[in-house]
Amino acid sequence: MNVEVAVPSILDRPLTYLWPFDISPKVGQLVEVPLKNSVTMGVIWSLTSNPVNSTHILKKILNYYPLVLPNHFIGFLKKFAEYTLTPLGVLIKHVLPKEISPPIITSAEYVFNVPELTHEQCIAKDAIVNKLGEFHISLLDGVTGSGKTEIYLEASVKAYESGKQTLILLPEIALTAQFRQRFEERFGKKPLIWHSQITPKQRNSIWHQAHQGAPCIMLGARSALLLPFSNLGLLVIDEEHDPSYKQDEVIIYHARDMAILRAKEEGVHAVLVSATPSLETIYNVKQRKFSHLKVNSRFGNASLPTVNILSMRGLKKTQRPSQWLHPTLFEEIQKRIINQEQSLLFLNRRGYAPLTICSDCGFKITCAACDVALVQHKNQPRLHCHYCDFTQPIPEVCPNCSQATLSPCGPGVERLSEDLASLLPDARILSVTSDLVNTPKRTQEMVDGIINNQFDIIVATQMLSKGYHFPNITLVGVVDADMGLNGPDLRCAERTYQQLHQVAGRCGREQKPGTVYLQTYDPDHLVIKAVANWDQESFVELELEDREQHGMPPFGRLSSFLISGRDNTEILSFCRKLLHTAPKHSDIFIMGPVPAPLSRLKNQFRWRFLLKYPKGFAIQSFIRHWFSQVTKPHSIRLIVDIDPLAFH
DNA sequence: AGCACGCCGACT
DNA sequence: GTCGGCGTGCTC
Repeated sequence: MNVEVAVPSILDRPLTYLWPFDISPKVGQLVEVPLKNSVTMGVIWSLTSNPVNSTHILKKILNYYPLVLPNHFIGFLKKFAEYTLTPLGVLIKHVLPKEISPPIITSAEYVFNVPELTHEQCIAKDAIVNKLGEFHISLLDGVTGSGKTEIYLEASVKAYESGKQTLILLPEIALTAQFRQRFEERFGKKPLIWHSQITPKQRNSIWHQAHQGAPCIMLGARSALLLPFSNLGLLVIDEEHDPSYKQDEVIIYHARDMAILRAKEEGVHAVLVSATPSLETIYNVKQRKFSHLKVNSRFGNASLPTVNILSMRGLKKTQRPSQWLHPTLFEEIQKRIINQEQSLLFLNRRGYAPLTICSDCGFKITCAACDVALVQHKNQPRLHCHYCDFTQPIPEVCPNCSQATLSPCGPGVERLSEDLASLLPDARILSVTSDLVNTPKRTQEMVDGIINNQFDIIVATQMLSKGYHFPNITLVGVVDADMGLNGPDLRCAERTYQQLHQVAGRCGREQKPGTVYLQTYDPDHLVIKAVANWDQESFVELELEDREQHGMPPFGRLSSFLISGRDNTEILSFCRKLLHTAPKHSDIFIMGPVPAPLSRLKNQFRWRFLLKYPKGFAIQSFIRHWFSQVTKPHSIRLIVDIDPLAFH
């Protein structure tokens, strides 16, 4: 008999092979098949084989494993590939294990150190547990520090006790030592962990544990969604609003959306967790598709920090202690030093200065391969491209006019630290950026140093805005709260709101109350005011209204194409061909081609299309039909992104 | 004639 | 993705 086998390649369909064995094949069974001139693992995709060209000689399946992927998992993969337009073979490549190991069923033995939950926490936990065995989606929503983690950990204990597996998805940044420690304190055992950097041995072991189905609680980055759990009982997506859930390489998908899809296929409860939920999720709550579990009070009655707006508008240079600091923020930092408390300053710019300009002729030093300015670093004195990693020494004279008039423009973390060091020579200042803190060891040193009060001032990029708990930080200053408000991106207001809200939650987490200062040139901006008033609701209302008016998500839908290649003329003529062959449909609005905001990257020119259409429109078949009419030159790359988050 | 290189299409 | 087939064009 013939069977259809999904193989790891770029094919978007399974291939037909001969099943030469006496026993019957099963859908989901792993097999070894010849492909081209080698042997590869594959998955039996279906038994009803398509009619094959009779001149074609089918190859035989070489071997089969006693290992069958669960039906609901196969169903999930089919829908995943169909929705995201990922070629089946590419998806399968990320699903197959590297090797098949003998059974290693190890039921995790946890020691439960049961925490005291507040009444409010108990209600939320029970609401999750009551719907463990069915498809349901809940939003678990509450301010930072309200103990949301305790709630879902407790719910996963209940799932474990009823013999089920729990997968807790975390944004990559949150898989830090602090979260693991918390887990270990709670369960007396290291958690099972899955992310892109675990060893091949661990990878294989976790894969098989997921498949064998012994009850467990697993922490994973977004790619854990492609593990073959056979006994899933609960799916948690912590920090569901976090943009790092969107993978935009190779397989382009949003882990939150695919988690919901998986929960539906498997009939399990998915819990989305966030203090600042995405507008998509809030909208689904309003539509009553998701139920809403809200915890209002901060744990231990810690109060929310006071958030103050500092207008930089019209503030003269002579009034500023440093070019980048408001006098009030500087005074507050000094007070904290006297009180032996810590200050945390956020500036989302690595390096010393984001720009190097000739003050005589205006020449700006840019990357030779990308359409961006080179960033000046002083730690290792070089100019650095943050997109392609190109570096060069800082030139002595302007490459354009040969005058010695090059000057750094704007602040980075290094420069702000330097300024503070000269203003406060006795203060102990720590800079935290991905250039300086880039190994687990350095991360641990950084965390320990802050917790042990070895620093008075911490100047950090966004990398410190999530997942950390520093008890002695009582002051947070956002140096440039407007950054990110003027991006080319429909979600920049939403993202800025979420980031500022999360950043504000970094202080006042224990007895000492926290204070936050936002430096801004736009003190009346809706987002800035909403953050200052902890007024999420009015921000959400106004932003939703705006999205609805323009038919934008979560009301309408978007998809985007990114077309890139070495030859700009060739790309443009291909784009025109695409535009002219677009199927006509009154529901779809096609924008483009336009140069991408980052119009050249690593010597590749980049153009974009944006498609807008109503919810429920079958965009996948529309795109498939469209692309079948055009042949793409080999030298051009075309990437389709269904529901894009970013537009660079 | 013999071979290197790059483009293109197929993979059951 | 990866491999092989084939056309182009260069060298011996």
